Amino acid sequence: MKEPAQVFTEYIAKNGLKVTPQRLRIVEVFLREDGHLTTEELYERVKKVDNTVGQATVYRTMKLLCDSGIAKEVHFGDGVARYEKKYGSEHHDHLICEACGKNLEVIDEQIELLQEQLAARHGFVLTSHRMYLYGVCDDCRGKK
Amino acid sequence: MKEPAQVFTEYIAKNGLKVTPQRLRIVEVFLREDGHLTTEELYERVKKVDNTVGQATVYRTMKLLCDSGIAKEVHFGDGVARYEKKYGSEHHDHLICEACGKNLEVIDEQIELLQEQLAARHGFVLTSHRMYLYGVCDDCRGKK
DNA sequence: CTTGTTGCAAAGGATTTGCACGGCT
DNA sequence: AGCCGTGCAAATCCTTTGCAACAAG
Repeated sequence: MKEPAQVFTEYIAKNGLKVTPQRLRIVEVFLREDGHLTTEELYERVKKVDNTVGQATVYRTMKLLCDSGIAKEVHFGDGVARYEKKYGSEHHDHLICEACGKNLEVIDEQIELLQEQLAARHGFVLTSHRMYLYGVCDDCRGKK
Repeated sequence: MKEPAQVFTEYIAKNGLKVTPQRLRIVEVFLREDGHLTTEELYERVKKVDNTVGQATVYRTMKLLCDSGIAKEVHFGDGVARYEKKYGSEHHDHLICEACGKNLEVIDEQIELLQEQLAARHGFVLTSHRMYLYGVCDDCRGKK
């Protein structure tokens, strides 16, 4: 499988765009960090490497990353966009603790299958989906 | 089953708040309209009945409607909040056509059950969830 | 009088955009 | 020269909030 960074580079080339130092730094930070970072968080981390990079460039680059298929924008309910890795990691859904904010990536093949079937019953061919499960985790329920 | 409007009124009373003409108009418009209206759209419709109502009041009232349990905020991906009726209509998920924007409310009990089980496997007790299925509908695929 | 409500305008927060400059071809 | 990319600041969009006036108990 191709490296995500390479996928990005090829996407850039194919569209007559340019691989710039800023873009490389942002991609690098994005790929290195775990979890679901906001643009703000990515911006902070990139600045540690190069504090001349502007926030607008982070916004613009994250859009490119999404277009190229290595990133995916997710929304957890606060008004902020977050990004997670898409290329090279399987699809997953989100299980979020409403008490502590903990966020698990989960997957259930049976649900995936039923989603396809449900869509088909309505005449749809699915291209993607997003599922967010909200609840309270063990720790927050005070379970020993 | 109680009328949604009554549920709202009782919620208002229980919390030491007041039933005002503005709130009544907004609830009325919200309950009358179908679909998933944005605050802006609700505001426009309310203004036709009473053009003195302010947009801030619509925002504030929609929050009350959510708290009282008769409305639910949903996000389809553009940056705008939409509201749908919650009380008196069962829970459902969304099946959205990416080509024409058509939006179906769907439900699959088996998926609902599996979601509970999936959460339980991770030590969570679910309080709610949101599932958005994106695809292309029959019409848009050019099927006869 | 006290408490909650309202419209307005100002403020906020996140994201986008206009622009002049800079680098590469 | 011709493009694309960049940082900055200004602009936008959606939503919230401060405030003075108001209404009801």
